[in-house]
Order: sequence, then structure tokens, then C-alpha cells
Amino acid sequence: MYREDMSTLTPTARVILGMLALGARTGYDIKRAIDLSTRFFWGASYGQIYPELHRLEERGLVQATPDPQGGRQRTAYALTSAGRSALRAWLRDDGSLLFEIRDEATLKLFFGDLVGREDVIASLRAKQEWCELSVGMFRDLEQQAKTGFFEEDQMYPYVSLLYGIELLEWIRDWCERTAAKIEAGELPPSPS
Amino acid sequence: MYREDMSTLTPTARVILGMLALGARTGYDIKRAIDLSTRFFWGASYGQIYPELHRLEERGLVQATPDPQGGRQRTAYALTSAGRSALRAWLRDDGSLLFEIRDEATLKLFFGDLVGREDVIASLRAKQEWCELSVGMFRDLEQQAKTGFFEEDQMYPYVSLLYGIELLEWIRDWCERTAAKIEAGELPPSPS
DNA sequence: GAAGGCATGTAAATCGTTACATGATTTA
DNA sequence: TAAATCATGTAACGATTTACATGCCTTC
Repeated sequence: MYREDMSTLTPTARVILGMLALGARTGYDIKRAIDLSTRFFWGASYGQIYPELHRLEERGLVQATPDPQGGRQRTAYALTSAGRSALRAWLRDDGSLLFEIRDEATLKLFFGDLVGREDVIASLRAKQEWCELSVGMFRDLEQQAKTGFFEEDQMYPYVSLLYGIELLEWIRDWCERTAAKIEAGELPPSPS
Repeated sequence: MYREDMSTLTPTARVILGMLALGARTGYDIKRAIDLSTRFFWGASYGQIYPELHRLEERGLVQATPDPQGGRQRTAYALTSAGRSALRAWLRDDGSLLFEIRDEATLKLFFGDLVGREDVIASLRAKQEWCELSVGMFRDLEQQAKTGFFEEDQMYPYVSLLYGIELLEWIRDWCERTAAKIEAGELPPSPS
């Protein structure tokens, strides 16, 4: 009693069709594009990409073409018109916008009363450093983007990259601020 | 070749043990506590909580006690000392901090070049409103927290609540800023 | 010729939600 | 007495990761 609606795209199908529309051709391409761009807010692994490509072909949303390179087998995929319209329908549908976070550091913060003050501070500092590292990686990507990684008519990947950078910087600063407050004994902020 | 390490806690086990430590007693309690607090960065459903409680009992990390209330069956759980130490070990372990986001709005933004400028703006406004609504819910929780929802020695749930509020406000403002920029034709920010 | 990247895939295990089912108690 | 809430659970499905397996091509 699911999947009766042929126009519904699974999570992985959404990013696959989008990447095909932006120029990716093979499953390998798609995986690489995801790892270089949407990974932090929409990931996918080979174990999902290849089976999903087959399912999308069965549904007529993509067309597979054998495209061997030398003796190395390869399959190229292209959006069909049905695929293109399913993609646009999803992009334009302002229905439910899935938003899920799994954030172990914040969970540990939540349970901070069960450990010592120093443990909480250590946890916050660890997350702060993690953000710092990630921001560095993003900034490298930004340089690549500036030097032509994306096509001229592809400005939004750059916009969402900036979003990721600024978001991580905000989180990093929050962790720093909060760790400093706890160290200074300024927390709790007297809720009552 | 998995789960050989008896001290490894599954994702749901982490929040279950923590909630038991903070005072929850039944599976129902745990679910309610999660929905009122960690839901946005660490959720769990009945379909995971009850089976996981059984597994934790088998592993000796919690102890189950039949605790009927009237003719209504109920099982109360308590941390064993092994459970308490597994929980503390996890809380203090500053190893890998899982951080995953599934953010459909940002994915749509990423593929913004495939649709019209107005569609992107609509998407950003939708997310902005969603943030606004969520902030409102969080603020209600904050009031409850101030009026004694959490115990005296439980200040960190309040701290992480403030984190959620401030984070959502930042995201909301970013969406607003960006939508305004696009509307004004100030994007792309000329990468070259 | 060894190492590493390209390319495709499967199997097993894990993780998670949703829908369903049951029945008691409390409250309006 | 009807509705809401308390309480526990299962089945089906869906989503996802990890580990494994294969083999070609390119580069050192």
C-alpha cells in the first residue's frame, strides 16, 4: 500500500535525478558529485545508487546506455522526459520538507548533567574543532568552485556551499561561546 | 563480525540509557521525553524503543521490573551498574561524533538552477516559515522548562534547548536574507 | 609489476518509520 | 459513555551502511 504514486521519488532518487540533470552520467559520477557537494545535507552510497538507478530505469525515469571505455564496462544514464518532469515536480512541490538531524555532540550536551563539567567542555571543544576542520574542507571546495568546477549556469551549488560554510561557522562559534561560559561558571542562565 | 564489542551502544540505546538516567522509567516515558526534548537532533520511535529495551535487558544494561498500575500492565526499567558505566563511557568518549543532516530544502536550493527564480524563492520562504513555526514550539517548551519541567540538577537539557532555538533562528534569518538577495538580483555573488 | 583510481555491483546487517493491534484507565 | 490518554508491542516496509567481490586502466 505504498509506492502506488508513480511520481513519488525516494530520497536517493531525488539526488540521482538532480545530478543527472546537472551533467553526471554514470553511477560513479553521481557518487563523486554527491561526495563533493551535497554529502553534508543529502548523502548516498553505492549500495543505494546502483540499485536505485536500475529501479529508475524500470520506472522509465532514466535511460541506460552501455558506454564502455576501452575494455572497461560502463553504463551511462540520461533523464527521460518523464524523469525530467518528475524531477521538476519534486523541485516545485512545496509540500513537506524533510529536515532531520542526528547530532551526537548535542545529545551528549543534553546529558551533560550526568558527567563532569570538564567532560562537557571537552565535548564542546571537540565539536568546535570538527566544525573548524569541515569549514576548511568547504573552503577548499569553494576555491575549486571559483576556478570553474561548476558550469556557468550552475550558481546554486555555490550558494548552498556558502550556506554550509556559514552554518558551520555559526555552530563552531556557539560551541566556543558556550564552552567559555561553562568554564567561567556562567551557566545555567538561571531559568527561574 | 559486528557487535562483538559489548560496550558499543546502538544509536537508540544511547538516548534510552540517558533518559533512564534522567528519571524516565517506562518505554512510554522515554518516548515522551524524547518527543519533548531531543527529538530534533536524536529521535526514536516505539518500534525501536521497545525492542531495544529488551535487547538492553539481555545485555544486562537495564533491569526490567513488572510494575502494573491497576489492571494495566507496565514494565519499569532501571539502569544496572553496567548500564550506568556504559552510558558514562559513551558520554566521555570523544571519539567520532556522528553528525548527519537530511535537509530537503537545501537539496532543492542546490538544484535551483533547474527551476525558475520564483520557485527557489518559494522554497526558501517555505523553509523560513517552517523555522518560524519550530522556533515557536521550542519557545513554548522553554516556558515549560522554566516552570519546573526539568529538575534542579538538570540544566543541560535547557542549554541544548537554547541551542536549538538559536540555531533555527539563524537558519530562518539566512533563508530570509538569501531570498531577499535573489529577489533583488544580487545573486550569484560573482565567484570569479 | 605494483599501486591506485575507475567502474559496477551484491549480500548482509543495521537502522528506522509507519501502520496496525490490543486493552486498560482517566477525564469530560 | 465517549474520547483521550496510558501502555505495550508486532509486522511490513523502507532506507542505509559496510564489507566484499571483480576486473580494467593508468601511473609510477
